[in-house]
Amino acid sequence: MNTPAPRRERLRAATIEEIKETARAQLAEHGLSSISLRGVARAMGLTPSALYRYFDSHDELVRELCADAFSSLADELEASEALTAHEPSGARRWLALARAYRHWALRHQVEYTLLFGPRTLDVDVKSARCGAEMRRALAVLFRCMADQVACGCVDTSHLEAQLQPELREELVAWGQAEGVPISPAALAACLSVWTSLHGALSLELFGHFPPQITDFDDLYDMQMLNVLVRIGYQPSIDIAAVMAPTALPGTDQPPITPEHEGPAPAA
Amino acid sequence: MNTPAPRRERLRAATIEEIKETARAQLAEHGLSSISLRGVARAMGLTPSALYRYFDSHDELVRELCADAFSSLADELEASEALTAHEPSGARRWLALARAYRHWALRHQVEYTLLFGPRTLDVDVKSARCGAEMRRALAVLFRCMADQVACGCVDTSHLEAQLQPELREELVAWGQAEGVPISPAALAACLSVWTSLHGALSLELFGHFPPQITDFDDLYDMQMLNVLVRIGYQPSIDIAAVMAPTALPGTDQPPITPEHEGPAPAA
DNA sequence: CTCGACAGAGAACAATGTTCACGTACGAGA
DNA sequence: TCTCGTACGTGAACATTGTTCTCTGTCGAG
Repeated sequence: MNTPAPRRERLRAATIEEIKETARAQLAEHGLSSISLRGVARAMGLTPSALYRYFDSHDELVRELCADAFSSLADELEASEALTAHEPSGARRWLALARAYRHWALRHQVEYTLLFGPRTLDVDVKSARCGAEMRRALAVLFRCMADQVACGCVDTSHLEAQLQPELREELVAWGQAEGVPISPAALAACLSVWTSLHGALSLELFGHFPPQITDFDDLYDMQMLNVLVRIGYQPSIDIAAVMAPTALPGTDQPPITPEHEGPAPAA
Repeated sequence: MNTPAPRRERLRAATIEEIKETARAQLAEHGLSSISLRGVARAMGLTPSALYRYFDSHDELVRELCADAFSSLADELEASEALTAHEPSGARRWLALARAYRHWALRHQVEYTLLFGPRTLDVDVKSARCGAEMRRALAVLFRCMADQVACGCVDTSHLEAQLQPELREELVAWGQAEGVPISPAALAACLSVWTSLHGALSLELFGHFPPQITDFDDLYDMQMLNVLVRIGYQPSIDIAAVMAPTALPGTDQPPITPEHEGPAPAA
């Protein structure tokens, strides 16, 4: 009796989920640009037109996948945040977070290009939900930085001095819009960090690094720790000790193979 | 008589150029993913099949465009290098180069996503020429860094200390393959710098920055100077003075509008 | 002047997203 | 229990894409 109307709606939700699941499989197999509606329909034993009962268009399906992917990334980051909440070393907390980010990206390569590749469709909007989930993911990164600043680990005074007035104002506006109690300099630091992180991942995932370089793990760790120092991390970092995997829960998983099953972007 | 056979070949070359030109126009107008062979043929008053006399496939046309774009980028960077050869301040030389990079990217947004977006086709190979032109572009960046190290402006000793042995070896191998007389630590510095540069541009161009931020010029300059410091730039940098546009030839052009004509990737 | 290579036309095939008109089965209200 | 509307799904169709044939001119070299 608790499902008076829902009965039908449940089936509908299940179908929607199956469609997205199938689309994700297609995506993982034939790479981006092969999320063909007809392909999905074929794999599900449906007629192409049937899918239009659930998604207004091909683009909307992609948007939905995008939002799911962002949500999954945010979950992963929040999980890492929770796992390392008691870790005293700020550098370690940050490294764990950065690793979690990369870990997700490696397990969801195609989704990553979907999220951070060129904005092919609808440019900015992308179904409010998409933006919301993205901000949720970024918020974890911001909290991490804000904590470091708050506890005195990171000194952003030199960044503060460098800020041009206009940019400073925009950062303030952004902070207010986001509702984060964080100084503009700290926000600039966040952007720097995010920029490096995204640059490293995007070069690695899109295959732009020279073929001789294969030890991306160390390169990534090194860059992520260096950027932390760059934004004003004060304690000296014993690279080897911090990079040692033992004390970083959630990041010493088995070697990452770009298999593409698993729980996937579960809500 | 200097054109015994060439007569025909000249026409052929002209046609090829016209095809690429038309494709570039399509690209600039309807964004990526709309380099349709049929569209190009239509715009040229040709039959689709006629294009196959000049390009084996749609992908090959795109590859050719890619190589041209890389070549154009490399030209721009080399031009900046030449223009600032006599500039004494290393920071200024670097900033000019970074600005030239961004300047090109802003004027060739779609090409940029073609170059640095997800490797959609043929993954790595992409017609030797493509890789060669890319390395030519990167080489300018390397020379800039190598110069700074050579003249003692940049001290990479702390990077050297951080290098894990495996990574160090790979960097050495890469340097040898590239034929650049540059230490592994300096190469790591190059990678860091390139990572930040690419991260910043890719976030900006693909529209991932929050809408409140619009002053990308200052943000970019700031990040590019900071990353220089991070890799070990020793002289103190007077941000305001270095960022002043007057002394940076080739970068104080009129405001950049993403118009998309101009000489384009002339060979 | 003749022949061959090349440029281009035009039809055709497979595959895509999308729409429309048509059935059909399920669940809610009588 | 019966009926009816709504949502689901089919099948055919259209426009578009890349790609491959076969055929026909036309230009240049011998």
